[in-house]
Amino acid sequence: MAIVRKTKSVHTLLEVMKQAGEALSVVDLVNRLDQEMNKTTVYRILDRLEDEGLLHSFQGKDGLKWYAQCQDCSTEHHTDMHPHFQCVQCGKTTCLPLEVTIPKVPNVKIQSASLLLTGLCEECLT
Amino acid sequence: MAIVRKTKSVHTLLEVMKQAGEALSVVDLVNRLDQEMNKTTVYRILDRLEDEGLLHSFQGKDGLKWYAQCQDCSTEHHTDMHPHFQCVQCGKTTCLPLEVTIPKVPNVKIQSASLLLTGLCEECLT
DNA sequence: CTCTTATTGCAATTAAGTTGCAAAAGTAAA
DNA sequence: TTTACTTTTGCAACTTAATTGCAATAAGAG
Ligand SMILES: [Mn+2]
Ligand SMILES: [Mn+2]
Ligand SMILES: [Zn+2]
Ligand SMILES: [Zn+2]
Repeated sequence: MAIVRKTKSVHTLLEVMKQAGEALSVVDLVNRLDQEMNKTTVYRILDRLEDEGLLHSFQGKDGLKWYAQCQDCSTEHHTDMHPHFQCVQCGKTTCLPLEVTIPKVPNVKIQSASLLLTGLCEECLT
Repeated sequence: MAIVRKTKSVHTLLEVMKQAGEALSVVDLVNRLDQEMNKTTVYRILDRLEDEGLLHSFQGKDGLKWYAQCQDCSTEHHTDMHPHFQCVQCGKTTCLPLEVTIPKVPNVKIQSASLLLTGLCEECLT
């Protein structure tokens, strides 16, 4: 297995994720980190951090890739199988700490499930 | 409302969808119809057929857009809210005729839910 | 410090999807 | 069938997310 170095760039990126507190799209991250590191570096670090179990990713409603912090994952245990919510108006995207009920499907072996809910967030509702 | 003409291209595309019987990615469709019509035309026809309620679309696991035939939709009634399954090995992608249980999320208004299951299909299992 | 390996920046590339515009095809009335 | 009008199509150019190759740089072990 490859060693994963905690470089300055890695620290910076993780700090941004922590500050945000919610999910961020890669596009957003690339913009936010424009002064700190190269676009390619953002993609590569996100990839490594996901392998390491510090972040998890999912596809947003527009096909963009999003990342969020994991609660309790590691290289061996990737247990972040929760649904996500994306506001159609403001774009705010969050992890939902809910159990996802995987339906039984005959004759196939389900390996993972991704559930994306879209609608209006609390702020956009009022 | 705009008139939607059943042109030769539309007929050809619908025929391909019918023959396939299962979901097809736009990329796949563009390739299959390469001799019959332009890429842009494929995108535009799919768009119209979705508006019309003859097809529905969803995002595959790799962010590609997929289309499948609707069972009972129309311009007014878009009631195709079922989950989809995508085989990680052969790519075969199908509609699952199952009720999707939308979890209750406090303080937000859920408008739609998309559930994508991935794993191994029947053929790839054996 | 020195060596080795992982990481990074940069420019080029890939590929899905979109857009503007002129030409072609469909529809209905004359 | 012709005419007039509207929708659809092809084509080329464009946009943008994501990837790749390679040389330069930074991290860490000893
Ligand atoms: Mn999450
Ligand atoms: Mn379907
Ligand atoms: Zn919102
Ligand atoms: Zn398969």
